[in-house]
Amino acid sequence: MRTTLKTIAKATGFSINTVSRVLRNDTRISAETSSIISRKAEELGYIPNAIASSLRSLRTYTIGVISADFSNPFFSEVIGGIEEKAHEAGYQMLIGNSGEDEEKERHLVRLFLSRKVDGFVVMPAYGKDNRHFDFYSSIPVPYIFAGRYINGQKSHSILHNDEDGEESVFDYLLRRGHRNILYLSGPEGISNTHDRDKGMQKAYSSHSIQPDNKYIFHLSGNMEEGYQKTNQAITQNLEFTAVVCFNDLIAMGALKSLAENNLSVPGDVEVIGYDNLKISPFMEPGLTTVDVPKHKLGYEAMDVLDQHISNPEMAYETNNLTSKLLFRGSTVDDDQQERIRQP
Amino acid sequence: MRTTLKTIAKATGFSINTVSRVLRNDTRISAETSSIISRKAEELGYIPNAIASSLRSLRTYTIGVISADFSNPFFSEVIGGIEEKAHEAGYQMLIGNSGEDEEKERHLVRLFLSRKVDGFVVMPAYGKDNRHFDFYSSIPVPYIFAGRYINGQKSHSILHNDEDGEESVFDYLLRRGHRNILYLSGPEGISNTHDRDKGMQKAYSSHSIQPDNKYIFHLSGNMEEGYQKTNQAITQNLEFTAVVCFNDLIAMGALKSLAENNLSVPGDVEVIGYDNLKISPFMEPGLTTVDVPKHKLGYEAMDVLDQHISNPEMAYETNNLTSKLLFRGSTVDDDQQERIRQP
DNA sequence: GTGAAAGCGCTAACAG
DNA sequence: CTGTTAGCGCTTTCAC
Repeated sequence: MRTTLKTIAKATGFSINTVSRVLRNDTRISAETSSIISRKAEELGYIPNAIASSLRSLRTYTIGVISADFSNPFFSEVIGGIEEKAHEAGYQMLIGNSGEDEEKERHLVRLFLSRKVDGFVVMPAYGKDNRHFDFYSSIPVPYIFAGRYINGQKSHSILHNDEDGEESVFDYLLRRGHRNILYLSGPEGISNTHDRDKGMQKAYSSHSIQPDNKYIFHLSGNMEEGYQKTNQAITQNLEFTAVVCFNDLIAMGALKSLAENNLSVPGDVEVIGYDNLKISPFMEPGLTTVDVPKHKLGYEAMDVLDQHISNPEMAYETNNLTSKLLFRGSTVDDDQQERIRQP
Repeated sequence: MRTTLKTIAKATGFSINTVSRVLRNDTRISAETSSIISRKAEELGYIPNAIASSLRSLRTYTIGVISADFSNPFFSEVIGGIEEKAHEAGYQMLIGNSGEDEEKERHLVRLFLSRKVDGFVVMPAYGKDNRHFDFYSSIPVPYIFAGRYINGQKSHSILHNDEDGEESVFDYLLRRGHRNILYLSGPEGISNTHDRDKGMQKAYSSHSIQPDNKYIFHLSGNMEEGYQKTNQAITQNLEFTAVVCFNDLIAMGALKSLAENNLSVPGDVEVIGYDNLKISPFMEPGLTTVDVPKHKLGYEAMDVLDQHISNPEMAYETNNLTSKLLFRGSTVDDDQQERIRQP
């Protein structure tokens, strides 16, 4: 037989209520009673039933976390940040993977809603079905989007200045005189791609140059694609002197292709990624990239969520973290830039 | 006001019980009743309360997953496999990160137990406090360890033949004539390190050679260490012609160090890792490594757990998946070995 | 300081 | 095929 409050109450002669109070460190309990009950609870190996508690108190101290892609280390680092803050604030995480499928994402939200989570941190899937807005508008608990935004819900997001980040990348290359820049951009229908493409445009504009579409490709974001697209560009004699990648995974694929084609980096081609993953300084050469505060992104998202849970009246407000171009060996030295060599 | 079974019951004139039956697709309900109730539930936007249901049915369809290290892509891939099977079998995942801290791991188990999870999949933290055995022996739900085992609980593990894997690595190198092999092994107190070291010993024995301890180091398993230890070995003029790494992260660090020291791979030094992470084929050169079925490891662990949940009487049995040395550019061609080039 | 009573929303057991 | 009753284990409210 499992020990419950009732068991302890019977064993000590106090009421269930008193036992409950002691175990929740409620006030107005005599020190003696408290110690008797605590001891007995310990002795009987009492494990509180959080399910029963939640049913009554309407608080689960559980949040739903939905990742767009478990296999992407970017999201892993974000989740690490969410986990840290969740742990600090006393929340457990129910986690799901949408696989970049909007419908699956909404399905997971409904499932977690059934489980009465106190709120959500989601890395929303990209797509075009346009139902995210209405859907999220209708859910009865607070929610924060980490690293992306969806139209009409931007105030629910923690972001990292995609536009400025990519602008600084192109600005660097254009100032160095590059004119044929292979741009392996991200998936369409996602805020990051949209904003980074805008940053790219802006950089070209300020140099009074028109970007050439034949150098621009939209990929979904993995290493294989970076490898194949770069191979393809080389095979088709598309001349380029730099490659800008939507993320470091694509860049890793590009680097591989360039090495196999005997193009030296950064001598023949400069390569720049985005995200600054843990592996990026260890690529050969070390990858120049935009450093996105992934862990902090998750941490802040959870922090803000916690505030909204505690105070449901609080207004939502877009949060922008800063990101910054970080130079390593895949680009040529440039003394005008701040240089941070890693490792 | 939130809609509950009661709301629907009142709105349709049926009893709460009947409504409950319809919504659970219970038998013995007339088609007409069923459709009336379903329609009403839909209309009112009914969201079932899984908390209340669990309290009564003693089943949460939630499992606890504990990762030893969120930031390690090995575990991410395992979790991907757990997630896939959990999703298929209708479970949600409560997830936690022990950070390789045994006490934190047990704390998480207790927390999840409070939340009445139906079972656990854990990647146990390593350590020496020897309390894991007693602790796990006492928990009231099924549990499976993925990728590692703890003494006395081996039958609860899904493994991947660490001993054979490492033996094949050393056997390959010894057969090629290497005699000074730098071995960057894993953390002590973890089954994988223990078993792989045993495999190493076995390979040396079968070649009638005594391994030299000055070539053997135990690291905790990240890229920085691989980089530093390799640098250090070079600085200290420790002569070696091959590096064997406990995992691909260490190998990536070693590769970086070798490149910076102008040692060519595989010409001057052959390098072999362990795990076969997604990034490994994209290293420069592509990394020869032992391919561990990470996704399958997670999938199987969840599958077996599900069986134990459904049938608590079922006996536990160690499960061994196969792993296999996979050749890429970081080793010299060897026609006697099966070669699989990636990408 | 402590206890009694009610009920969170649901499912199980039994009736008919 | 449907309804009634009880109760999962806890917290809340009110009483004294």
